[in-house]
Amino acid sequence: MGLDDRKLAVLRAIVEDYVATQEPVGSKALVERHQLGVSPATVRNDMAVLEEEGYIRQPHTSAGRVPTDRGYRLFVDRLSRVKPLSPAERRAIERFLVGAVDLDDVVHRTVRLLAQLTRQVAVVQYPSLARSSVRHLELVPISTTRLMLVMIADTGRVEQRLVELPAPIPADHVIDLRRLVNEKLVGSRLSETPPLVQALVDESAPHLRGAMTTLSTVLLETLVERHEERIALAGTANLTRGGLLDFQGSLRPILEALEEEVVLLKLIGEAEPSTTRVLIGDENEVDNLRAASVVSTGYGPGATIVGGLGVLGPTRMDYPGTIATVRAVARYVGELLAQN
Amino acid sequence: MGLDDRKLAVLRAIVEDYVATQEPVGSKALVERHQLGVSPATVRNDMAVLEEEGYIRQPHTSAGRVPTDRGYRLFVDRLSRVKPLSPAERRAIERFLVGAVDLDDVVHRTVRLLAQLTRQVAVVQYPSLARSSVRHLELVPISTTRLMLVMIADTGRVEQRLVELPAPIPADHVIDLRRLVNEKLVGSRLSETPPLVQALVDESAPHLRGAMTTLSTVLLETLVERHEERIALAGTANLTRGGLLDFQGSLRPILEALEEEVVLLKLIGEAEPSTTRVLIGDENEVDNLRAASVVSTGYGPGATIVGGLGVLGPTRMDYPGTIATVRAVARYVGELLAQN
DNA sequence: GACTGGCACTCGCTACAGTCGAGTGCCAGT
DNA sequence: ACTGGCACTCGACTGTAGCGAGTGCCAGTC
Repeated sequence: MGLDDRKLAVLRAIVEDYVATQEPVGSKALVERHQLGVSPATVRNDMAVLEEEGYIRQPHTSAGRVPTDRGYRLFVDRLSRVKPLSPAERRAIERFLVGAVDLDDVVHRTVRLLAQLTRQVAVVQYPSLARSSVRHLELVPISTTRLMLVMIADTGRVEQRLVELPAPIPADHVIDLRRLVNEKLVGSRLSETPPLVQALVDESAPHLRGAMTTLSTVLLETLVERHEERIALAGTANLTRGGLLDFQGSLRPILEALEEEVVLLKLIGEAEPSTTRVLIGDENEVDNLRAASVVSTGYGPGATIVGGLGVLGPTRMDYPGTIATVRAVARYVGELLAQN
Repeated sequence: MGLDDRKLAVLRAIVEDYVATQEPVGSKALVERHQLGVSPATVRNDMAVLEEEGYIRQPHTSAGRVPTDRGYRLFVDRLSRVKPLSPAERRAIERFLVGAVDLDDVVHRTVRLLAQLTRQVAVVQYPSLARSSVRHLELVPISTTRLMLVMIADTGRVEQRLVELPAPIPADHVIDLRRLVNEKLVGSRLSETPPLVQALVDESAPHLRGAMTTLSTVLLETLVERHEERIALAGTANLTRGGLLDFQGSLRPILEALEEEVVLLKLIGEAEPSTTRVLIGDENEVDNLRAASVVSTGYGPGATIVGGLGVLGPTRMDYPGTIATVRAVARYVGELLAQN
């Protein structure tokens, strides 16, 4: 049960070497590359204990040891410090993100940057509508029975949706509608809109009642229920690094999982303030991702969180480096959003 | 040089069998499964000719034959009829696309549908801005020095962009601006806007001149120069079907190519009216895709083309089926767009 | 002249045996 | 508590052999 300091050092060494070389590491190689101050035989005894406790395992007899998910967990929790970023990385981040012109642009650049720096699959959630508030609503007449509803959120997100009216509507009524919805909804958080929208319908003048009813339906559908979350993905080619050793030979399940927005949201969308979450292999609830690890965190202007971002890679990943990069990128993006 | 009918029949049989089994096909198996009316020895002679002409090849001595890119080309051009869709497929298409509520929604559903039906990687280009015209421009004040420019195109696309003004601007000036740009630009094709935008600047009243100048820059940048094209992708997991035999063992180059929007646009963006384009292996200009084939076509309401869509898969693909599906989906999407 | 049956040949695939060596577990000794 | 030594395991690699699918070629037939 009790793991003394040296056993922990051995575990750390195993993790570091395995991550670096991708090959099972043996006792002899270990004492050669790390200053453990003991002989291979001693290390072997320690390894036997570590294996018994489930932190490492042998792929087969007469091979070296490989960390288990549990071993990585211990490593991440107690044996590693977050690596400071190299100046080159800092510069890369800044260079990459200045000049972004658009929310789309920011998200796009961010996800590419993350993929490039970590050399893994990067995922960035657009600022969540649930955490945004309404800045402006615009109604653009397309025909007499059709309006385009455009919502601009304070996070920069813009959503649009076609509204099919039950009856033709004159231009000045559209203006009335626009004024009403803006008066009532601007400034409110989207998660709180449903009662406000209901009130709008109830209070609206008879000549607007019909249009307002359909409008409200669309509003609720688009902004609250529907695919309110958007996600950007990049770096899937990085899955093929490390040959076919990672992911036990098949990318299939991983690629499948990455196509499901719901899954991605689960991975990075449940960010808590200023925490970096690390999910290692089995800890992952999605079966298809049992062979992968996810490092994710929240981002947003200032201290508030408006969305999540992170990377996905093999359990055999450089956790300290990845965690540092993910955090740094999230911080920069937050600053960028704060400026707008 | 001259390939008589039987030799062509042999080639067709080889392609069909190889596509179905994924294994090099030999002379004996061939006569067993197809009614060629001749003996294996004769077929062998034919195969020797076909090989000499470069239509098939042997992976190694004492293996069966496999079609070359040139062989597939001949097959597609002269030896195959487009398969009619099964009723089930027809129904799937209809079921999948009704209920789409939004351009985003349409594109999203389409790309998934294509991926599912063809079991390959699907690519759908959003209606090209270059082929759209302006339906409405909206200017929403964000602060005194910031406007959100929202452009709605007749194809349903909505683009937005932040405009950073050189000096604070009063609310009624924004209204003037909005009126001016709409008067001038609504109805014009985006590819023709640059001179119109320039005229706007030249003709604008002095008090609007400054704002109009920056606005025009942004307009041109966003709508004409910048990433005006958008693309949706789905079904990357399908690349892993057929083990690692397709794509000569490495998905890497394919996945890399799929991350480049420019590449994807080249693949499906150069659609010509009512043509289905088939690019087989080597014919592809993108080096990374030399082991893949692309089937693409244009789509749009009525006879006009507003964008492209298609699929990418191994050269060893079911061309007749894929071509049929791609065409059918494009036609349905066109009808859907025509309704809006 | 076109097709066919027969035959020798090629060569990848699989199975099997043997060797090597990395790495281990255990134990007696300090 | 640590160490050196030793026997043991087992995967990786090598070489050999047999099998069989598939071919190319040739002589023979219609």
